[in-house]
Amino acid sequence: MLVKGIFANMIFSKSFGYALRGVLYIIMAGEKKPMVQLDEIASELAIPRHFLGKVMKKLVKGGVLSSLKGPYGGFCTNEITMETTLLKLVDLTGEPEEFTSCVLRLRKCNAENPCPMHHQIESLRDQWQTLLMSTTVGDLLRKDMADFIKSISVI
Amino acid sequence: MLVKGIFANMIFSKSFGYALRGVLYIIMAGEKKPMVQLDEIASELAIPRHFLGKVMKKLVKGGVLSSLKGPYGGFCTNEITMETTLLKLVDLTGEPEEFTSCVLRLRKCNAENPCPMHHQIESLRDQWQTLLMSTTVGDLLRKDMADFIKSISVI
DNA sequence: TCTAAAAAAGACATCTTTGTCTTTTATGGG
DNA sequence: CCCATAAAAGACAAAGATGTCTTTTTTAGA
Repeated sequence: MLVKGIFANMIFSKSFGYALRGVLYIIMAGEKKPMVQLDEIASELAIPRHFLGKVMKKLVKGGVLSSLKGPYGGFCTNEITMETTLLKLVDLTGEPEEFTSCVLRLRKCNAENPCPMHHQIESLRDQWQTLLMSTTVGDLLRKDMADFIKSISVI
Repeated sequence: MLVKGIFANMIFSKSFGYALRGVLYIIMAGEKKPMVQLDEIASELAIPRHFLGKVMKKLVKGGVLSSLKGPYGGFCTNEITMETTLLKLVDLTGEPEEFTSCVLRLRKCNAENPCPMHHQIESLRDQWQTLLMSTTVGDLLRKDMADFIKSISVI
């Protein structure tokens, strides 16, 4: 049987991927100049220009990045950027949504009245959330810089 | 920070939830009569009638359920039903999609050139897939039947 | 053979996410 | 004050998942 992208295509939205790669690009390009422009980010990362603009705007509003309009404007990092967790990026890029307790989409499943898989899945969810909460943007850059830079680039 | 439905609203599609609950309902209602009709399933589980029909059709085509047209027709289980894994239901209800290796949506990330979180996420993915592959419809019914029946019912 | 019942199939509507295009707002420099 | 530049904002389009409605096909029994 073909095993499709159970995790790969579902856990994170495209918007999240754009946000993460955008932030990482701004950090790296920002080492050589004060401001990084949307046009550059979008073309370097092959992300739709205006859509990326909306994603970046959310990050700025969320305090994860800073921006400046006008000539010599663009995006830059701030004191929050490197400490931003992946969970924060998920929150900022996703639409606000209700929390549905049962992953299997069964009704009335909760800790008191658990579905048969409740505890196993709860464990996985906890591991997942722990990973997202404990990993910051800065962590990603510290671990394996050389290969990583290639990873966010075009194709 | 609000922690939204990272797992809950993303791992499984609505179609998957309909498929699982539909199969479970057919198994349980099928103990008292040979065939179970779509109208009954849809109204008992509060699932849109025609949409559920399309989902059930996929399960029949996939061999997970059997069906018969006409009077005295409906859906029933077969020798495959109870042995069906959750992974099979994911495959049957999801649209065929390409496998994207990097969960973080980074480019060029794979085992040889891993992104910083590659191995940790790979471990979670493996646990997840193992769970889906090793859990059958029959397993769900054996574990905690009483509470479980309530879980798939309306509201 | 005819009719009723039920799944199967197809056409179309709705909603969300993603993507495109245009207009507005803010800012630095001449 | 004017202009060029760049983010911000808004309107709209495309695609996929979900939902609704209608028609077709199959089947059992009279």
